[in-house]
Amino acid sequence: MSCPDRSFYLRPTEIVAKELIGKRLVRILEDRSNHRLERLSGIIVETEAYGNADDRASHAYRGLTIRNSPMFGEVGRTYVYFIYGNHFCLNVSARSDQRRAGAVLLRALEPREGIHIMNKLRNSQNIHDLTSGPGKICQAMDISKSQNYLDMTDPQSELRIEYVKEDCIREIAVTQRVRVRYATNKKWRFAFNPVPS
DNA sequence: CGCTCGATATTCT
DNA sequence: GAATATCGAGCGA
Repeated sequence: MSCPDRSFYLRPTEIVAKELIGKRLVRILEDRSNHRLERLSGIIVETEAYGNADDRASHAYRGLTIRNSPMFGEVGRTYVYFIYGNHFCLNVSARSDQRRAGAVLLRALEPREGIHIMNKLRNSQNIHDLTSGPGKICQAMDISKSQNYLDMTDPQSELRIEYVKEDCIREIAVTQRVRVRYATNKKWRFAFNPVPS
């Protein structure tokens, strides 16, 4: 399956955040015990956009540092950061060429492939708890700083985003960002409404 | 269910 | 030293 290309990510960050809803995040892992590649995946169901100097909630607000440098680099690449002493979070860099920095935080997935492997990595049985948060995604897919600045547009990449065949028929909710205390006027969180049960 | 706490990277004060 | 784009365990109502 093909991946959104560089131009997909070279647009305003909040547009990219909204359009990533319904796409598929794919992680390829090497299983050393049987020398096979394991494919893990999930449908992206929740994202948040983070801007640059005009967005007080963004890591890029105060300018370029070593940590946030992927937000200023080539679009379509991962930005992985460590937070609260315990957790990694996965972003994709995205911005129009009018802006200096920007990234989309991937907050939640609906697990699709390799669920038993993700269960093992998270030490969890509950599928509803498997990838329902930014830290959980990274734990379930074995993502850490070694996956920083990878090319998400490369169909061979160990970490990439793919188009999905089936149409998105679910409505996308637009709200304030979670746990953001500044810049609360920006409605830059996008999510599928919970599946009707 | 809701609250608090511990894990301790990274940046800013 | 304090704040932060988090999570899960432990506790009490």
